[in-house]
Amino acid sequence: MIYDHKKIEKKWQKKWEKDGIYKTSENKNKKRYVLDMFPYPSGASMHVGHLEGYVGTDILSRYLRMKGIDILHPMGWDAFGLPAENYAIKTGIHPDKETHKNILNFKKQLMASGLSYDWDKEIDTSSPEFYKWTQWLFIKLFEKGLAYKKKSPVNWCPKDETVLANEQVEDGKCERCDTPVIKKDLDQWFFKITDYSDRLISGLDGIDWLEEVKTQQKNWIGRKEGINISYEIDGYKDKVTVFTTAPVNFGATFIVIAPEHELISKIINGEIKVDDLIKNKVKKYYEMAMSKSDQERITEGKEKTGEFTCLYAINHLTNEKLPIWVTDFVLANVGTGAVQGCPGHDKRDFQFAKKFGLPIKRVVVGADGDESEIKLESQVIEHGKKGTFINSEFLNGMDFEEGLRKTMDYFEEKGWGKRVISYHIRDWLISRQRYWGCPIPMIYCDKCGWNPVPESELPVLLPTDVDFLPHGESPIARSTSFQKDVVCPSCGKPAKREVDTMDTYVDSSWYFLRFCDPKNTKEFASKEKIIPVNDYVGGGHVVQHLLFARFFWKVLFDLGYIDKKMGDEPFLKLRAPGWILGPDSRKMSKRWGNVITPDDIIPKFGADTLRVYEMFMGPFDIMKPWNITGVEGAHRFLGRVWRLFHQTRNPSLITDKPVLSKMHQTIKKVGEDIENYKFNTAISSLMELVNVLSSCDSLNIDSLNILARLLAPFAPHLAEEIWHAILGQKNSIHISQWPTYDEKYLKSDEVTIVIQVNGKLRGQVVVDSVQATDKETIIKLAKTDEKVAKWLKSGKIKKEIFISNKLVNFVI
RNA sequence: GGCUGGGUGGCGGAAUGGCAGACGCACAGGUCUCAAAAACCUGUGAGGAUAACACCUCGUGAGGGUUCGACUCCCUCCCCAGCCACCA
Repeated sequence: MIYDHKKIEKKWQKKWEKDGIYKTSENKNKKRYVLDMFPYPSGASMHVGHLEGYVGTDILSRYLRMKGIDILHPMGWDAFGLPAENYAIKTGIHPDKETHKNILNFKKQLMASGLSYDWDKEIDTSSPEFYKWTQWLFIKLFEKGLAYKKKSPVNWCPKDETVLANEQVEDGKCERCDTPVIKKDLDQWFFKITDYSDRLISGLDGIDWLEEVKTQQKNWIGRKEGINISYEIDGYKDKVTVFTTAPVNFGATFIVIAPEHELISKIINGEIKVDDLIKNKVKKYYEMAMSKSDQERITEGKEKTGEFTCLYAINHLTNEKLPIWVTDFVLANVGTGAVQGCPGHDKRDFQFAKKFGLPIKRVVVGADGDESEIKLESQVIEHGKKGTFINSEFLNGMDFEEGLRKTMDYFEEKGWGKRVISYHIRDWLISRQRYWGCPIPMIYCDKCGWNPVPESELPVLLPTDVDFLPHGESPIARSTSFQKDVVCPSCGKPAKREVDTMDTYVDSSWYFLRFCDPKNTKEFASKEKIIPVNDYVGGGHVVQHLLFARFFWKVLFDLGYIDKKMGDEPFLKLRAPGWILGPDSRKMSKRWGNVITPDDIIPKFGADTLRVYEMFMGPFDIMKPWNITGVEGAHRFLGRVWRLFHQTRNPSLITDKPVLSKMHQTIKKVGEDIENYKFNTAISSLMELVNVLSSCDSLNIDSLNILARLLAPFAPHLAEEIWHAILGQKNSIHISQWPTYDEKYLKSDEVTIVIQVNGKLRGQVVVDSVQATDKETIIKLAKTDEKVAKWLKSGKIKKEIFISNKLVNFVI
């Protein structure tokens, strides 16, 4: 009989769907939540790389299901987003129509791959049933004071008159028309994620994520302990406060402030009176800096620029005057937007001092002992390096780190400074001046200000009477139906709706909660049904998504919408599948013409082959190049399995002892490997087992029964077919019991003991498993081994090492 | 520049202190065939040795260390990948 994957796979996919064998049971005691990061249904077809993670979680889910554990394993669509809107601008096709066409296509591909999702739980973030609750969530945050509106600069394309997302800015230019992007101040909604900074760091300790991803989260939050130091400005009432983690104050010779700093606006608007010539120069510098994009500020940034403000601060320790300069290498949103320049001990400060002829003082000697004047950048000893203070009065002779601590103590004592913690993370800007997103459920009234739409009126539906062309504001602003009869929820007078939509990250950062209870019309999800995700699989590099999702969980947890027993973190384990590269070892891309899709593989080889190959390629989480001969190898393996089951041979009642032990070892290994995401070695051990069974003259039916079930998570269609056609079973193999192993069969009767002389392999003895643990017998045997004896002749044995069941090592 | 991974045959990889190269790919030889494909069998780290075996030496990026024993642990260095980056 020929292995006709086409017929088999179609047949079983239909049957599984009809019988609903992957439905989640509502037994909440044993539930385990296995989740893929849900996809954006783009117009481009899915490629084999997307499937890597989905197949991994599918194998895990099928395995757990067979172990009798109730699994929640759903799939849905991150359906709002820019590509569909841009497509609509180009073609006039409504994003809703295009998106749903893509969803159907994606779903078809997932089903053709034999993935065992519970499609009853399918969600779509662009459906009103879903985004009603996105709006509800917004209102909860608003009520808690965690959502607020503030003026903030956005990327702005002057030609297209539109706001651009960061991803739409390439090299400081608009991706559509190549016009340089500028910053524009707009009133925008923010979520106060910064309130949760410390908990977002500490929560990482208790969860099973890759170290790399945890570090990325920590870096993004960027917690730093330092000190804010305030300086009087000579001759003026104003003060300037700098933030530093390394107060090398005996070496401070100037202060630099960001162009956006309030001192600069005060100079420009005349609040701080300075010489007109200086004022004009500062103004010119400010305008120049503002006209540059972030991109330009960074790329040009190696060359320091700046302008002297003519103001001076007074160094508390030395009473020397510190000139205050404006420069764009100081970033307004880091620390206080002002930095003290210590050119001897910071490379950027050194470059700045060198360029503008400011004094450079050495106050620390590094490991090289060089005490000379600092003239070269290479002599700069930065914070973090080993060093000892000099030229610093009470700090002299002190270790670098300790001296900094002492300085902070001293400054706090004197009231000149205060220790602070600075974070890199900013509040989350969620306003988008775009159409294809979730409307922000807020109403503005001239008298009452911003008020949320009453819960009973949710959802605020996306209007359909809009064109999609960008005009410098949300396309929704031009809808007439959207603002019709809107009244202030507080005073009842005519009012206006917010026309911006939410960042699609908002949808995709709470969707996993909705999967717990997707059909609930009364709540976003019932408290009884919400559980954290046990296994979350997808790109680990999605730093923001993970932070936002953790933030939402913590907020809802604090508000009492999540059972305290469920804990403070939403994703208990996170694994990231590695990229699958094209056959040319480059990232799969239309540009290189190296994209492989499931449709290229499934018709010819079948979904089972595709699944087995993808999992066998290498470790789950690393980058792997596609190799078509490898696919053929996987197909050959399944063909061998097929023939093994179809071969006629003498059925035996008892299985050989060595075969039996291989069998039980494999049951153990495959199970453990699946739980540890080591699918590649699980498959290789299955291959070994198949090789062993293929060479047996007679096979007992139990062995075949076990083998079929071990294969089921990897090659679900083939296993199902064999289960019914050969093994005569009635119910699906995927709801059968996972085989158990027996400890007593794990060890084979015969054990090979390795014999080493001076750590080198010189022979081996085969003994039974009882003898293998007996030191004296083994050593006696080892010495009589002809080859070993030869090596032992040349000297006296100094030491005999015996490792039970494994080896003997003679040291001579 | 910072952080985090990683470096093992012709290739993907296995082994986390105990026989390095499991499993697969590729390649070579063979069986079947008029022939080919498919399938099956055998071999396959490098070098030496042999009529053939036996056998020996070297070998996990480089160098050093710990250990009876190191791909695995420690130190120094080199290289590659990913993420972040004028973050004070």
